[in-house]
Amino acid sequence: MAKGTIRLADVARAAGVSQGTASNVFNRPEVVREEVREHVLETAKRLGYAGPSLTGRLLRAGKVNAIGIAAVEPLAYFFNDPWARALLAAVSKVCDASGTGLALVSAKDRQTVDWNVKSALVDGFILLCVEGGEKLVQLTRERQLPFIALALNDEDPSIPAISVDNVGGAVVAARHLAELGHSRFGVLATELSDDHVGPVGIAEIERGIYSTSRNRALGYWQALEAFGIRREDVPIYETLNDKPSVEAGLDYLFSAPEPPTAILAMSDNIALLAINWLRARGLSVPQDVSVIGFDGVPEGGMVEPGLTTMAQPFAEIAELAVQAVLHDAVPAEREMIGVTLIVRGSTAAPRPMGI
Amino acid sequence: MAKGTIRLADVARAAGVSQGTASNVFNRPEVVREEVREHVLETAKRLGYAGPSLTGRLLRAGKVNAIGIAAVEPLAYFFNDPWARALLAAVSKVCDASGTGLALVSAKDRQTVDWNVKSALVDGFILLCVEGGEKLVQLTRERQLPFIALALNDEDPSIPAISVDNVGGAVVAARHLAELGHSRFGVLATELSDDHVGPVGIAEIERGIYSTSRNRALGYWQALEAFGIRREDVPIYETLNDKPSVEAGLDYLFSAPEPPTAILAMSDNIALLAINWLRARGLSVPQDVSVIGFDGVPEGGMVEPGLTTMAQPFAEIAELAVQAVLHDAVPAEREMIGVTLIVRGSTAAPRPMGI
DNA sequence: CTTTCTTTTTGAATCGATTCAATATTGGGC
DNA sequence: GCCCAATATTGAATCGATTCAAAAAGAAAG
Repeated sequence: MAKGTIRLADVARAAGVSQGTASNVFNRPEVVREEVREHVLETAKRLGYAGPSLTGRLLRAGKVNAIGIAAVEPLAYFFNDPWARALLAAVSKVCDASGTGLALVSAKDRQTVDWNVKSALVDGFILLCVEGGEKLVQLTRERQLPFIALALNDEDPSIPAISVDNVGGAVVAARHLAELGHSRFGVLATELSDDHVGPVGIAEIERGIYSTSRNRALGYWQALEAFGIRREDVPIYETLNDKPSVEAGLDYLFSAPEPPTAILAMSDNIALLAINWLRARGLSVPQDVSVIGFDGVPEGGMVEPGLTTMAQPFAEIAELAVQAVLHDAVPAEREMIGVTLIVRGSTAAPRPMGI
Repeated sequence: MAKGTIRLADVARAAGVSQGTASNVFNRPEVVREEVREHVLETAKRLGYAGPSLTGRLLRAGKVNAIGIAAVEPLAYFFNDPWARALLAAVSKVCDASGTGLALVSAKDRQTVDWNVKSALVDGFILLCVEGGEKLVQLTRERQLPFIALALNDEDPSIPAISVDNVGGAVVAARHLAELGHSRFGVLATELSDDHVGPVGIAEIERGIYSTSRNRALGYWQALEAFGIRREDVPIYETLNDKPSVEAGLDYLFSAPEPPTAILAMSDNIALLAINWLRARGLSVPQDVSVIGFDGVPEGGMVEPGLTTMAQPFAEIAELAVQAVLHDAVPAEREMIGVTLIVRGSTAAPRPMGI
């Protein structure tokens, strides 16, 4: 495995041709006479030449043919988080079609992510801004490469981003449950502000720095108020999108004198955790409690009962994002993508009163 | 977003220092006097310099600080397949710790994978040889970069690889069920040879080109024969590790006059699909049928009942693989890693006869 | 045997940095 | 004021390819 240090120049010399010709053999074979070409190739093989070095080529061509996926999370996030996986699977399809590679760049602590973003060999970035989005955007800006942000919690229009219609989706989700006849709701929220978990009031929502969560809450309120349910009467619990905090949230919601018959979960991840918790408590879904999620991850369709949810069009988002980055054609205005209601088994009309 | 074409040389000139000093400002700041450093940095910022170009740096340094993960599968495989995900999550942890990036290199058709392997900017490769392994190994060899193969279906000792003890693991799996009292078994196999699905006999197993599947079958036989069960009495069905073929296999196994009370699945993926199929048929697991998997993917612990399985030590495999590739210290001999039995709820003693 | 094209091949410049031996500057001690 | 170290800075060489104008070779026509 002794890494040979054979250069194109060596091959050229050994074959008795100029370096230019040797280069052409590998890059535009049609331009060099057949017998010369064969001779050069043979010489290359004899010397154990590994083919034109990518770095040399890169230096002149300047294209890596890969896009970076960045997040302020440990690398394993990309393989474990359902939303990230669904999105990346969609991105993969687009990349496959265009022969583009995928480089995962990430790190939990900001210093490391800084270095990784600076040193990733990519033509552009797709940013997963679930957390630490501003920092990520700023770092990427410095790289001066095309990029586009997803799930950005910031409405600054100067940041190229693709967002889903969180308000509209939340309206549809809450209306779906209200139309089924529910009147006692509980909301399990994704992060609203840093370093906080627990019940949140109206003021905290309105002040929340994470616009994704804030907008989903606003959508829920808007729809429920149309059914005469006041926002003060809808308990909201802010979670960290993980098991302990979601279970704490459920403990909170179900310790109320009149526990909810419908759970509005701001992510499918939360919704799936909630369903498990409810069933472990002997509450059946959807008979005792209906649950609706948000995101539309594939797992939602594979559990029993299936998860009713607001599905993001991952394929469309991925297509837009990859094309924007690849062709440096980042949209001038923020793209806003709609979400669609998928009704499965986790929502139904509430039990008639008193039964 | 006009991509500035500012080079280090431009900054140096504008700041009135030599290129060497400018380079030092970015790479060994401690060596240049503070006021000069600040001045250079300021000039760089003023000109909109994006930092030393990676390709320039790369050309001299020759290290990319990333490893490639390659497979002959569509890119989405890395985010969808449970085994690949479990492995990659473990690899991610190791890479996180050492600040190494991860590049996903893949493609379904061989031509594309060829190009992708040739042009990936990485320091080495980890090969997921679930399919088309030989081709992948050959391509990677040509790159002359360090690499290590996982799940390799080839016993050629000249290929650096880490293998799990398939025979030993299969022995333990089958013995576990036999000790519980089972005597009627069915095997759902992973691929044995290309382009074949369906029931396979002893001869076909012994001729199978995929050594992973072959060795697991050999292990099952070995353990069962110690309990007086002859290999001819154990029906084996070769699947493609996907839902349709697994269900076809179950149809086959359970259409026998004396259907099995215990299923030996060669992957957790198969085992999980089998459990779903059985329950949909009204057969309870483990009361009616016990199921044991192989691999130890996290999903196995998250379903109800939990999946009994032979767990691969993903963390250990990942650590070995990454270190080998990163330090070009590929083991001379093939590493052989043991697997451990994890007993969960999917296996139990068979129902007493006649009940 | 020229002349005029066309096809091949050459050689030097270039991409954008890093590196290091050589040189310049600074400060301290006497 | 001089010398010696220690510290900073310079400038040219280098990494491994691609590119392209120019030169050489070959072919066809007169």
